[in-house]
Amino acid sequence: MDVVSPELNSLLPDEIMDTEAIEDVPQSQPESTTSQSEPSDDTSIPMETDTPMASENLGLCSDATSTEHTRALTTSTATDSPLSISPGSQLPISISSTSSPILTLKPTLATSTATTKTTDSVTGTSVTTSGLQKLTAPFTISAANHQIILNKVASSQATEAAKSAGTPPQVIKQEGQKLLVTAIGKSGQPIVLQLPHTGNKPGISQTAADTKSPAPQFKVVTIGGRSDLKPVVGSVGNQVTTLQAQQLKTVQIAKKTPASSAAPIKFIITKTVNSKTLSPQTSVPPVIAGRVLTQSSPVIPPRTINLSEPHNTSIQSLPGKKIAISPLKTPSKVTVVSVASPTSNASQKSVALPVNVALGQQILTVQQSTSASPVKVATSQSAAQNIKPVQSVAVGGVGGSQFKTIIPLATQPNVQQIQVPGSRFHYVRLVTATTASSTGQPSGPSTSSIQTAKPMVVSTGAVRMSVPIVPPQTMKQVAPKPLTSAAQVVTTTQTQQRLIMPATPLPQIQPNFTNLPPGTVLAPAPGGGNVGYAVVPAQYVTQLQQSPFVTLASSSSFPASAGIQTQARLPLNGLSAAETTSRPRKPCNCTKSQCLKLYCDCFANGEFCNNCNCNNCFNNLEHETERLKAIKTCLDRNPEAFKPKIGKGKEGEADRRHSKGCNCKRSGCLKNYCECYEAKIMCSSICKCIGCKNFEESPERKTLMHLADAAEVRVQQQTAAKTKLSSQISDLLMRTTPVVSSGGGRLPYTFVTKEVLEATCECLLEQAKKAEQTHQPRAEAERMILEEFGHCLMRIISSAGKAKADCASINC
DNA sequence: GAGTTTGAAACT
DNA sequence: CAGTTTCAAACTC
Repeated sequence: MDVVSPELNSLLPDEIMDTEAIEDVPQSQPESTTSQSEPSDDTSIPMETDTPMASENLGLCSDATSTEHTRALTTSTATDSPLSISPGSQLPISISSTSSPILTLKPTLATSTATTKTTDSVTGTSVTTSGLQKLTAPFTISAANHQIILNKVASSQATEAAKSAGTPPQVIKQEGQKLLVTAIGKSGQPIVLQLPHTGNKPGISQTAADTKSPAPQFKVVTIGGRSDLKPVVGSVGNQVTTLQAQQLKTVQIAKKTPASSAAPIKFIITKTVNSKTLSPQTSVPPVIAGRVLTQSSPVIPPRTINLSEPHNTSIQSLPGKKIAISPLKTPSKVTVVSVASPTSNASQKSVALPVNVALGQQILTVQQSTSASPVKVATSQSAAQNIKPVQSVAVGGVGGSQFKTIIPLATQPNVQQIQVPGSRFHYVRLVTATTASSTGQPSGPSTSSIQTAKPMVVSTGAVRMSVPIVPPQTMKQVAPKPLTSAAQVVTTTQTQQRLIMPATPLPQIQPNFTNLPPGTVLAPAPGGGNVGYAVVPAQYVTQLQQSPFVTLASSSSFPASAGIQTQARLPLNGLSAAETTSRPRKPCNCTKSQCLKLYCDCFANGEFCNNCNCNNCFNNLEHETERLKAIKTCLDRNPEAFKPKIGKGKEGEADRRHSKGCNCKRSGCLKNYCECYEAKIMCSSICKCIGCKNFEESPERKTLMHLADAAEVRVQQQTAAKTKLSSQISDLLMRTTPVVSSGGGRLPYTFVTKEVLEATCECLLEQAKKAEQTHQPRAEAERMILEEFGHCLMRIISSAGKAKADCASINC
């Protein structure tokens, strides 16, 4: 079964946690394409943002008073009811906390016949649709005309803005769009609500994308607390949510709440927008990006909130899944790779696949829960259509469980990179497995795809980041390394699928997401043994992305592959990727640090040791636990330990400078001991060096530069000379290569024997003597010699040709 | 290649 | 935060 459709995954990174988009989206035109700012430098990215809980456009209304207002909204029929959530499976929405926000969803569709039942409950609002899920969160969802009104009662922990003034209830109009609402609350149970695409309605402006493609648009709203964020598991019937790949605009409204405290509420609203436009991004400090990967067929009756299941998709295996989330040392690429979870009878079971991105916890989580009980889910027709050729990645699981990740081979790969500016980490989004995926065959024609990278905003608890998604074309292949360490296999016996980021707090890496060290295996979320996180070096990811078909691991363990640890070519010390790519990193020689301290360049650069000369190296996947610990230690000591020391200049390399400055005392900053000099930058005011000569006007520096340039020129010349000589030799060998063939072939060089050469030289000398005796001028003498040389050559050639002819005749 | 120098990282 | 130690790379011979 498909846990997540490729399209959905592709969309996942987009605009996650875009809270600003909420405000920017006009109510009249919710699907209006608000251009999202391109990923910018880390400097430009607000590191921390307190997002108001409620935005006007979203109609999120946070009430300052933390009254627990509980309302249960129940939709009776799965088919016709606007809310098609089947009651059979009830998912408590964790939104309900001490401060329980009220979320009101009002589908305003006039044609909706479904009965919406709202009940006040002390415990919290529960929304039951189609018998699938029960939303226990204190919010009300009323569907009318595709409008969802989220009324949230501001929790005590709501953002300051929310606290300061209760925001009026905000209405989200999902005209002609599908609305996905995911609530993740204290209980860690996300709620996914999908409003089926109702088709064009009068008065509803359709986006260009809508007109072009029937693909429904979605808005995904995720509500949940970061700390308590947990995958929806469950008891609830399997719900496969596939996200319409085309256009998502994700708006996240999150509250930054203490992990320990209850009632963390975050809203992530993903809104479909024009596929090629980027929506403005707003990030809320606690970054929890939840996405419901839900795709519903256009056929589905309007006003229905569906937990859709992609048909034809079955997860074949993979109870446990290990996901390698690999950090990239380059400026922050994060790719979330979702691993499909195995489900039996996937086709008949609904799978709830909440996708959670908890940046605050530095984890992206894609979860899929499956239940034995078949759940009837509105199957999105488009989902099946969107199924594309996939790549399968098998990730080793514990207990013999196997994970397989299907990565679409199509232009819209399920593996995407997320770049976090200023961060070296690289995350991979794993693709969920589909039935066809196991075979690598697309179950159906793919109708929609996002082929172009889209910037993504990832906001962590303290950081908001624009995360550009690397276009599929740039994806590289990952050579999987054997995952033998327990840390890597975050095992789980269950069939859940979770990838991206852990919803639960990860103590291992508390520093903000951007500081996440390269290469880290994230431990499974507490309580949930099914989830595994692994942060691996960026090169893994890049390689993986290039790989058409990658098997990360099989049932028990990854096959040991020698080339797994290929070092990433990442920007180092401010150098561009191209620069670093051109020159391979030097192998380290660590002996005592186990390559788990910043002494080790590999470790410091977020790379696994590969082809190094180190002893007792722990900087590899086999020692991921230790490595993770070391990373944490380093980050505790210096949260920016893994950030590039050389910051980007504003206008080119001239402005590059060392982040901390050097402390040289004896080298004059003119040797590679000096980090500034090594990075080919001049010392700055922040340097504390003594006797610095590494400044612009320094004569010593200029001299060194000239010498260095001269040396470089010499090296280049030598290289060129060698190349030329080599080619000449090669050419000569080619010409003299004996060729015995009938007609037209080269003459055998064997005719140029020593005797022939001696004879030729004698002839030439004789000619020279003759010229000397006759007192010929020098020019004439040279001419005579050359002429004689020509005669000699002619005779040699003649003899060789004659011999060749004889040979050929004999052979015949 | 061995030994020395150097400065960042780690430690106290 | 400052001083000291540790460490591995850079450098010298």
